[in-house]
Order: sequence, then C-alpha cells, then structure tokens
Amino acid sequence: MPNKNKTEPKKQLSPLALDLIASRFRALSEPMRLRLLDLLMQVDQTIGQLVESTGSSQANISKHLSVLREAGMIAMRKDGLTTVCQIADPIVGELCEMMCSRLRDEMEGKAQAFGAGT
Amino acid sequence: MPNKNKTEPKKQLSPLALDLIASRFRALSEPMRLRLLDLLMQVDQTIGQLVESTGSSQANISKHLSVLREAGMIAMRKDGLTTVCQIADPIVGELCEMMCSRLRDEMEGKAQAFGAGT
DNA sequence: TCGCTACTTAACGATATAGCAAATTTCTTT
DNA sequence: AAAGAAATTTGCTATATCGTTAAGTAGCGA
Repeated sequence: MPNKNKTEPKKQLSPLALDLIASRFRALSEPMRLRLLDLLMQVDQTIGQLVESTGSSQANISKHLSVLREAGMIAMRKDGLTTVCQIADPIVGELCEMMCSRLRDEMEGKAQAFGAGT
Repeated sequence: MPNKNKTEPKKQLSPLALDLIASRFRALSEPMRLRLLDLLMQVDQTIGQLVESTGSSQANISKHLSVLREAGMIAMRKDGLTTVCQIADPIVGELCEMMCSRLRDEMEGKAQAFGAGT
C-alpha cells in the first residue's frame, strides 16, 4: 500500500530539527551507553557502581555518561564524594522497548537474546 | 523519586541485543537519513526524486538508503530503470515523533523549528 | 595539611563514516 | 549492438568517536 499522496501538506523538519533529533539518536547508538541506560532503568547508581557493573574504565564510563547527560537522558547529582545517576528522560525506556520488541518480532528464532522469556 | 529497587529482577539485555539496538539507533543518527525518512513518510519516492529533493549526490543518497534498508527501515522495489523507496518499519514515524515532541517540550522558545505550528 | 577516593580531562591510536569524484553495473530504448 | 539513464561501488579525504593511559580536579578524613 503506497503512502498518502495529497492529504496533509505536513511541513518538513528544519535542518536544525534534523540535527537535534539525529544527535539524540546518536546518543542511543552505542552499546555501552545502552547498557548504562539499561542498568539505570533498574535502579539509580553511582558512577563507581556503573564502572564496576560494566567492567569498563572510569574514564570511559565518565565520557559516555557525559554524552547521555548532554542529550538530556540522564541526570547526575553529586552526593559528597560520589555522583548518583538516574534516568532523566521518560522516553528512554519507551524508545528502547520499541526497538527491542520490533527486533523480537523480526527474529523470532533468536528471541532469547532480547529477554523474550522461554 | 528514585527508581524501583527490589521489585522485578528484570533480566538485562545481552551484548548481541545491545549491538542490534545500537545499530538501529545509529541508522537514525544522521540528519540526511532522517531527512530521507521524513520525505518518504509523506509519499513513496524514487531514488532520483530523493536526490533531487535533497540536492545531494546520487552516490551519497544511495549509500544512506542502503543503511536504512539494512536497518529494515525502508524497502526498495525496482520498477524498470528506477527504484521506488518506501517506509518499511512502522515504528520509524513513532520514534521520530517521540523525539520531536520531546524536543518541543524542552525548548518551547524554538518550537517552530519542529513544526509545532504557531 | 596530607593523603585518599571519586571522577574528569587531555592526549593518543585505531576504527568508522559522511561526502565527493570517478568507474562500473543494470536496465531501457533506438 | 550502441547509447544513455538510474543506481551502485570504489577510492579518497576529512572528521568523529571508542577505548586506553596518564594527568588533573574535587571533596572527604586523619
């Protein structure tokens, strides 16, 4: 079925909008950052805990968290010596869940990788 | 409000799943590709039409369309000498609309860039 | 103040990719 | 078969970014 052809004119996205949307998706385009978000969706954690959970280096995690914060996806709150991170954008979970379920649909045979249950 | 702490165990995403989800988001992380999707959401078009609409080169558009097709977001159908493209994944529009409306919320002052109307 | 912990920043090498130009393939038409 | 149009592929350069190591900053505690 082809798309609608002459219904709504529907103005196009501006170059600025395209850049901003792209930069948001780019923040979600790295496995390590998705892993950090996945961890934070279960419970708020300090940066040190994320370093330990992932097994990556402090420097690496720090940079990835900066990217996520600049994209508005997480918030960081200093608590004495440590810094606690939490999901700041409610759509993060929705976006990932949409991608996940879509991928599940596409590869029924390999569904277990996406936590589809038995 | 902190996250739930000890409700559901909620198994984590596997490395394979993280890679696949990341690659999907990466397909959406370039302004030119978002522009192509935006154009295709209005009406199915040939590659030549997309080249003309964007003002970019055939080679460049061809490569971007390949990325989108490999990510399962568009489908291409050869029709004689030309190739017609159409959105293949229904979540594309939803994902972009979610990002858009979220960005609109965040920057009320610059909302016109996102087609928020007056 | 000194040292320690938690985190960030800088500098680096390796890899990926956007865009261009040129060569190549594929298909239609004459 | 030859010419030409539509797309893809191939090199190429420039730029971005992942991860590492090392150096720097900030906030406790003794």
